[in-house]
Amino acid sequence: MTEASSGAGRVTLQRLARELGLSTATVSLALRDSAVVADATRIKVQEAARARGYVANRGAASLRTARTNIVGIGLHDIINPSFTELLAGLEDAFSIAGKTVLLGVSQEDVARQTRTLGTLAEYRPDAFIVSPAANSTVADLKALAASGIPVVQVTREVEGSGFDFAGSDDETGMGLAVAHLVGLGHRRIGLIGSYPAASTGRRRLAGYKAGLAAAGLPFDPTLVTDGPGLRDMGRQGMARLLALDAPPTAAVCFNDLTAFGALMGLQAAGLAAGKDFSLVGYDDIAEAALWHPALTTVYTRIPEYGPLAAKLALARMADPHRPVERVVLTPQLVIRATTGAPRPVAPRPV
Amino acid sequence: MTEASSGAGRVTLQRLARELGLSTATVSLALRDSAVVADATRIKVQEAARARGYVANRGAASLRTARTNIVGIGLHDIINPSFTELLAGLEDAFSIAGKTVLLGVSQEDVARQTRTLGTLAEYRPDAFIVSPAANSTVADLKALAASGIPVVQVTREVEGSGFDFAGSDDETGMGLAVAHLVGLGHRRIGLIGSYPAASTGRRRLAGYKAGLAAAGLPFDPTLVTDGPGLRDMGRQGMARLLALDAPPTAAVCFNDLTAFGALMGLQAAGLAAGKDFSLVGYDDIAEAALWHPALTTVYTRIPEYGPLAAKLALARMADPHRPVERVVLTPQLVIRATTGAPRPVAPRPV
DNA sequence: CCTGCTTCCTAAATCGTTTAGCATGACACC
DNA sequence: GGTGTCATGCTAAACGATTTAGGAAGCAGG
Repeated sequence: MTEASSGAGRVTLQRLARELGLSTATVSLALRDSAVVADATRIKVQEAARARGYVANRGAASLRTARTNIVGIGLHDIINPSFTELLAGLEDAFSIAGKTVLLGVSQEDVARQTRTLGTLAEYRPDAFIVSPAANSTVADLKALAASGIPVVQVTREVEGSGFDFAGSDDETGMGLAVAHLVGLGHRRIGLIGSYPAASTGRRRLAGYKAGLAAAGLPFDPTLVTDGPGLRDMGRQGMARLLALDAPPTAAVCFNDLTAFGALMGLQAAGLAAGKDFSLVGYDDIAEAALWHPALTTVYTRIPEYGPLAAKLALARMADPHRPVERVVLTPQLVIRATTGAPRPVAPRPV
Repeated sequence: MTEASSGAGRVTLQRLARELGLSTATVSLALRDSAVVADATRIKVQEAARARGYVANRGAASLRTARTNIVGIGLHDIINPSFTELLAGLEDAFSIAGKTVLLGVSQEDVARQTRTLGTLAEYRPDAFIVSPAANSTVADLKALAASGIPVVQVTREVEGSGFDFAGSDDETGMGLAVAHLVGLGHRRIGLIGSYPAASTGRRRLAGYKAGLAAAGLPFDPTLVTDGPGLRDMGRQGMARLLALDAPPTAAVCFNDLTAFGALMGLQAAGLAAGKDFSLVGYDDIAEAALWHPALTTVYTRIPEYGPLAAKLALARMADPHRPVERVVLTPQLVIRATTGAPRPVAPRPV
């Protein structure tokens, strides 16, 4: 009257050992190809294991070895294609290294992040990969630090946390975008999606300011719109910029999603991107190249993050005492069709 | 000279108990708010736990309780936005139910899927959510079935596997798309992205055929292009259709990603979607509405899948003997700008 | 003083592995 | 035959929690 699989309960190492007339030690060693067990025995054990459908219980093994082969990944969001790509890269890289991913999503909510990371910690991952929720502080990550488990921050970082970091040089990237627009002749350049709640947002804002300064242009706060990097926000931000008395002739965006929204805003105002108004995105997700018109944007080399962060994590697992490492990739400007020289006279919507 | 956190090693239940002068039994019960322990004791224990930074070891607990609160999620892909959305929905729903997600991605590779699911199984998840890789057979999932762990298939299914299933009525959905095109006056309608390796592909093909038959139109295999649902494939498929002696005037696509590629193919041929050629996507991912021109597509109600699959899984955990349940959502046609009446004369590219 | 009942807590078994250290037997060597 | 060396496999103690059966203490009632 038992559930699936004949016999009572699951097949464990002990049962296997009893049935084979061996000790659990020998069976355990045999299954892991230890050289200390005779070939004949090893083969016999492995065959029996396969035949009986033995599946090791890693929880039990981890209890003994203090290694779970789990990596806890805590992301602030996975819907944005750039973070999906990050997650996919991480999963792939860790999978190759024999680690399995335990996933937690904070949805930009610090309280939820605390809860989620706490839960992940209970599974004793060998390492954490974290992209902190907006407004996270060092204190919010203190519990992680106290756990003694290696932590690698990816994309975003909490300054002063003292963890390894893999990300992109946001300041330089945004500087490239602004310089490109300046080179085309633009003098009033907006920023859609200032997002100081995240380190990426702060640095992109800094890059924007630096870019203006390098061109001798003044920083005008009214040309900056706030909000997280979502489509809606891009659209609203663009609407606000266009409604100004002296609207900008171009804008850089916090990310590509924002840019897509901004493009809709342009379209709604009857303006053509690349002609009436120039727009630069950020990230270079797959859709950017396919969009119509194709989006000029800054490539942050997202596909490299996953493997990179995984490498950092594996290195720290191997040597917890190695110096903190920060890998900052240099982004690249990708010029497509949404940027061009400004119209002689600044456009005003009717 | 020890690592972080004072004292030797981590703080365990036993240590906590010793320091408090209590037994581990009492501490364990107190931490879980058992009514059997005095209020004063309970509070004292919980405060001490917090103060000492105690983090329960779920691996150890699971060993005893045979419950891990882990859900193994094996997806064939997570890059496609529709599956990202699925994953996000699953994570959210399970997180609310107190379950944590252990992730595995097969990348459409059956061998990799076998490996991945095998690894996930070693962590003894309370349930599996699976979207099987293309060409998976019942045999490929037999190991899962034998494990005695509840399995819920989502989106795709392996016929005859006998697992619960949450998905969309693909046949009806594709029928809607074809009927819409027929209603606009189209008589030669292609299918870009026949994908018989997956149940979704087979059913969408069936729906395509049924739609044609319902309109009294013949099925012409040359109007069908093969391949997985990726952008490149859509572009190539469209190129092939347009190169035919008698090209179709419209086409349905396996999914939105394919449709985006197909739109590029149209553009490359100098044709305007919705005017020179009508195109219908499938899924209705966020980009579909924002694309230019906005994509007519079939909404498969993806956001509902995650919570739905989670519900099925939780129900089966609660009662492993309940009858197998298949929930099939009815999709909806979303008419936007890529479809219209056919041109009097079939277009030919130069 | 005994019995019976609460209330609060403990001892000990248990889950399924890993691993340090020891036992055994075979064989060779002197 | 005593001794040393190997190869092989076993014993037993962890790992860190949960849980069941039961014990000690206090108190009431006879």
